[in-house]
Amino acid sequence: MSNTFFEINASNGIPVYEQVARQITFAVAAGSLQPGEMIPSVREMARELAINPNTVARAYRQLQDVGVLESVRGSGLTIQSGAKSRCKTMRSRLIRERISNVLTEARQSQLTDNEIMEFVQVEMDRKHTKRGKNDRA
Amino acid sequence: MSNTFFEINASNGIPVYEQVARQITFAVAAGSLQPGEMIPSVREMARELAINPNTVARAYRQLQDVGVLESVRGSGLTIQSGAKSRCKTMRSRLIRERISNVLTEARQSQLTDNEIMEFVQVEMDRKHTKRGKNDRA
Amino acid sequence: MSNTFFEINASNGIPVYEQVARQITFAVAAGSLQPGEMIPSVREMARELAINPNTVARAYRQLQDVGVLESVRGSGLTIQSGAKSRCKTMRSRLIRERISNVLTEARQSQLTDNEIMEFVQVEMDRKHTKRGKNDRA
Amino acid sequence: MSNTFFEINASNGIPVYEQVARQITFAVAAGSLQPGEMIPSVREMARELAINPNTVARAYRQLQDVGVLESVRGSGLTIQSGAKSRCKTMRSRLIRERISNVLTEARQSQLTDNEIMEFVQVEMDRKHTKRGKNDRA
DNA sequence: GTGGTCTAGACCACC
DNA sequence: GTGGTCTAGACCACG
Repeated sequence: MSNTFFEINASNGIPVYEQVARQITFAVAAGSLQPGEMIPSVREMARELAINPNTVARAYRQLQDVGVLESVRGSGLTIQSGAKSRCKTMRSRLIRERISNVLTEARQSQLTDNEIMEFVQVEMDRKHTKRGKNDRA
Repeated sequence: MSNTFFEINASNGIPVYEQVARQITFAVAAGSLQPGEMIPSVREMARELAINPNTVARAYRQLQDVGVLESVRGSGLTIQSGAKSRCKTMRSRLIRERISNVLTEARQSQLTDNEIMEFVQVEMDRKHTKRGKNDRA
Repeated sequence: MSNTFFEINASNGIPVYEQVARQITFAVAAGSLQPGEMIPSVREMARELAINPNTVARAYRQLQDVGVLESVRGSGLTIQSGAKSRCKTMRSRLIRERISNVLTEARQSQLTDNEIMEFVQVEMDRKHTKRGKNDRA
Repeated sequence: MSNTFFEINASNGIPVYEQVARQITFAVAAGSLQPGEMIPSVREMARELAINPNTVARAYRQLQDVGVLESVRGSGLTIQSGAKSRCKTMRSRLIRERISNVLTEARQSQLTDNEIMEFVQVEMDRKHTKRGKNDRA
């Protein structure tokens, strides 16, 4: 597995362990990680991402709780068999939730729908051309 | 001044003082609060929102730091003269930043642009009909 | 009496009543205000400076306490007879005290004596040419 | 790091949190604190200075706002990489501002330039011999 | 009455 | 362990 789908941002307000958990979820949903496959050990992942092993462990634990990962005695953690569809559902829910929140605040700020959609279009286009940086959520 | 523009949500992760600061910024940007006008005293605002005066004070202090509010010794706080345009700029920046972050994560999750825009449209429409509630981000 | 020696700065951290008291003291020390002379009434002074009468009253009261002003029954306040020398002493003390404080902080910041004296010279010269504005102390 | 550069004076009118912030700024400017280095934790600093942790936290927060400190999640606060030059600029500005204010008042008091410079020299010399204490500004 | 500062103590999330 | 937030209450200076 390449870790191309990981972009840990230590200063954007979102807990690191949650970023890890989410991105693994997304990777499973997208098929980059296949059910049955093993994921890197806690300490390996920690080393790659240059973060604290406890943080990785916490993300893995959370993913076990929601049925994405499964521990295989003595060997490590694997993607659960039914995980893909579950991850797709979670992905939709997570993304829609965030979209909803942002739109709520945007309308609350008394921007018009047109102005909001304009912003969405502009940002969408920008991401096609250059790699955007993301700060605080 | 009516306090219709305030919706403090104690459990959405965003610090209360920041919610207060943001919504005042938005109100100034939208013209609901006019430059020169005085804003409710720390104690009064705290009473209305049922939060601690220190929390309000912190929001007000932050708004002074960025040049939105101005302290008038012994009398209270007023909206600075040039605040409106500054608030509009800040509003755009804040909202666009959030939009950008969400879109970044959405694309990173390997949803297609069409799927993302579909979500945006759906959520946008939902907000036209019913008052959406937002939980955690 | 012309009020040319007054420059109330509402936003420099120094209490307004103290600015008033100090500047009257300085005016007496410099001879702009003569012993025996009456000073403007509280409300007149307040009107001229566009500040609260209570603030002026407080400054006057303080000046009575230190023996600069003297109340004349039914007519107002006058400069006490021995006030001039006393004001000169106070002036020296006040100014030296402030100079001392600034130099203390400057040396504490680990600027060299040369750098500090350089700053002093530059600022001194600037005040010869243009009218300098003073912000926070 | 030794805390030799700290002298909190609870009764000189300057807020304690600002004294803390300033002296840290000066220490960074002077190189006593190096970029990348961690500064004592809020609680530790509070203990050393015998003040409330919240007061220290406020100073640290302010230093984050101006880009001197940087928060490292769960571990502490470090001096930002570009902080040194920024602190030097701030130091010059702060000191010059104070010098300017004092000179403005001194000239306004109608002392001659010679008298003022005399005071400066005297105070400067005094600080070479004995440790001067400063009371109220 | 106003804002500003400081203290004290609790709770939380993160590492 | 760390910082961050929030509450509560006191005191002060100013008008």
